[in-house]
Amino acid sequence: MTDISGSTEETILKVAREVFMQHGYDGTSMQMIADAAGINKSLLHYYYRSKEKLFAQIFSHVFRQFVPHLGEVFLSEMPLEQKIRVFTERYIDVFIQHPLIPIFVMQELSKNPQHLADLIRDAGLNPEIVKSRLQETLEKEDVMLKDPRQFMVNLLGLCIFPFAARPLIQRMLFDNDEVAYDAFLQQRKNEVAEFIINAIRKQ
Amino acid sequence: MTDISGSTEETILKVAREVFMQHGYDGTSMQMIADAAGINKSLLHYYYRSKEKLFAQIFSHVFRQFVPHLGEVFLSEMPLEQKIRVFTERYIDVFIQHPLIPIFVMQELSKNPQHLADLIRDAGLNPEIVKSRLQETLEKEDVMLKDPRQFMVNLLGLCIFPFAARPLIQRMLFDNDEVAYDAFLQQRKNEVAEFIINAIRKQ
DNA sequence: AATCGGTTAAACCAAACGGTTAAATTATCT
DNA sequence: AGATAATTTAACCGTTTGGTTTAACCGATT
Repeated sequence: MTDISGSTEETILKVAREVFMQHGYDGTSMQMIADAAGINKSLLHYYYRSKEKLFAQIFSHVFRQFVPHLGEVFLSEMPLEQKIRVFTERYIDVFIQHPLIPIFVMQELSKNPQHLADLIRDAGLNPEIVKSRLQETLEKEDVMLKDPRQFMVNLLGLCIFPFAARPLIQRMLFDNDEVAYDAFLQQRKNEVAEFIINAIRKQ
Repeated sequence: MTDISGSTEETILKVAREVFMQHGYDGTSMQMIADAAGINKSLLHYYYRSKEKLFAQIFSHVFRQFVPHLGEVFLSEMPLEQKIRVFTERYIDVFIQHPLIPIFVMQELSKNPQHLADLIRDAGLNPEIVKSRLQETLEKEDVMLKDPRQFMVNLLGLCIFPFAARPLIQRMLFDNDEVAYDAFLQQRKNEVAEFIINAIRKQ
């Protein structure tokens, strides 16, 4: 038994989440999950009828864990600079606590983008509204970068990439020193915000 | 037969590369590759003794295809601004031509980072030298950003992220319009360079 | 005509896969 | 005590996996 607290049903969900995130859908077998949870394979099907159903539930939950921040921050009434600072701080913190999310989500979405529309809707995010509100802001504050989509991709890329490419970057630039890389990620919460604010400031 | 030009041995390599990149190691079976190449499964083992060996060869080749650019540009004698412009242009072009590389490499490296040191060495890249040379440049040109590692991650993230997260971004910000997203990627070759140059300019 | 490498077909292997079933056991609650 | 739910055990299903083997076939070379 990996976990004694919480019901078995929840334990399965928690353990399956870890296994799926580390090995992906294809790389995970029901037996692996059962072993990791210290239970029998039959019990997995007893609670969640199939591998696909179990995975769908987990993926949807992971998705909801990081998508909504986008709307929350950029629909608020802060000035642009503050939005940038708050967002990078919050977003990078989410990934520091759940470092496997980026690569997991991108990996599975690239193989299986069909249900993406549903996932976004279920996460309670309306990209159109966020986009148009962001565009207003960019025009009102008279910054360098006018295209809200380029802005968004820059912001997300700077936050997410160091987690998705961690093995490569950590080896190439940090001599595989995990502690140093963790510190580097902490630094980035300020670094990214300042970088973006500088980049879009007119002069 | 998918391809009539070139030897069967090369055809296998080419086809296997596509299949592996699209479905990942775990998501690919030898039968899938044989079918895609229009040959018999036995022939795969005739040329490449095992799935692992075939994959290793392909992965190493893909790796060599995008890593060396880093050194080539940043060890050259251009001024920093030009390095940034040349690099973003070249790097984004590589991924426009091979859009599956980023997610494929990050996915497989996250599951299997053991041989990464060998891969980097075989690609003929010495990260230490690149890093120290870049640091000199950043100091000499007196820019805002002094840490070559933050600079590198920013640069790579801005170039690579829109390819790795394409399904998500395309759906969220482009209403799933592929043509529009392709145009967006072309735009980024300039956009990213100007963004970075602005961000590190002192004022 | 004989040889040789490339190629196919088909059968086969042991192992693992997702999934099901039935029965027994244990724990929980009324 | 009896009923109900959770859990285990183990066997089983059909399918697929990576991989091997054997025999035959084909086209070109010698």
